[in-house]
Amino acid sequence: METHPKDSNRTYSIRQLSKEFDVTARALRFYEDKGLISPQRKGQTRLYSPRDRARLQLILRGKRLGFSLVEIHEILDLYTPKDHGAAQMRATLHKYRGQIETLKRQREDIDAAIKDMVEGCVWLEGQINELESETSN
Amino acid sequence: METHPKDSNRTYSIRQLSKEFDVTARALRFYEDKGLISPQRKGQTRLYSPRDRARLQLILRGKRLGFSLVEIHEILDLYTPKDHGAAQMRATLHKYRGQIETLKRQREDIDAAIKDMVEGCVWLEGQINELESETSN
DNA sequence: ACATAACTTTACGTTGACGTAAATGTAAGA
DNA sequence: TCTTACATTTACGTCAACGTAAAGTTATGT
Repeated sequence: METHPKDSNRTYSIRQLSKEFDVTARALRFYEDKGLISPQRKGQTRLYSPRDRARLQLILRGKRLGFSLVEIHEILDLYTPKDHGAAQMRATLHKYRGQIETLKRQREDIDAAIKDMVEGCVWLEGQINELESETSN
Repeated sequence: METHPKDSNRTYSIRQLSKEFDVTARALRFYEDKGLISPQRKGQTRLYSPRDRARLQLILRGKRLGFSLVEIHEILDLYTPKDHGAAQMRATLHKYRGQIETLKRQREDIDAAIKDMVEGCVWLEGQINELESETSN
């Protein structure tokens, strides 16, 4: 067993990743161009590690949440542990907290939107029931 | 009292709205161009009603959640009550439910992101405390 | 050996969401 | 009446996030 099932050393081709997450290879190269991801090279071709794969997941989650690639880049920076002085670490901590606040505000927006939609849904169901009871009279 | 405090007949100028919500007048005209909002006119100039204001709030919430203007347009359609047959109403109901599902998925993303950030935060705080206890030795 | 498939880079094209400049209109105050 | 402030339309500019076409390289099967 050269490469056993759950090997953290396995790699993915650009097509594998693009198919798995339903993004184009062009997009993956674009993200690399923007410094969001940096796969190894075997010659010219890209080899994505499981860590690269995880980063891609974070990128796509950021996109689903409406963040720009620049914002996603900053968020990814928070995931990649730097090892510097206490001052820098405090600054990073500040960014973490800011990000958490941003996300919490976003969740309030979502909860409000869900509430609206559920209410509209209930109202519509009522209307439909009215129509049905009319026809049955 | 011609126009008492909480008059639902009051109007807003384009500047008032743009200042209140911190968007440019250009953006408001653009949204109008895309059919997202349709203020009355007094001659040439736009007069926004409280309902227009509410629509704008919905637009901006949609933007914060990362929806495109086209998507926001569809969402706004759900808010504006149409009065047609049961078949159409069922179709609308279906859209409501789809939108709710979309929003719920988005909330899962947010919750996951918040969890990540909080964990990173806690870890960082630990690191900082370590550094501090070292210097106090 | 040769086609085929999958990879690469380079570079120009496209779409969405506005920004910005130009030319013009209108209402209020000095 | 003249200026100042805010409004309008028209039209071209811009930036992000890729799409797409062209031209070439590498691995793999027959």
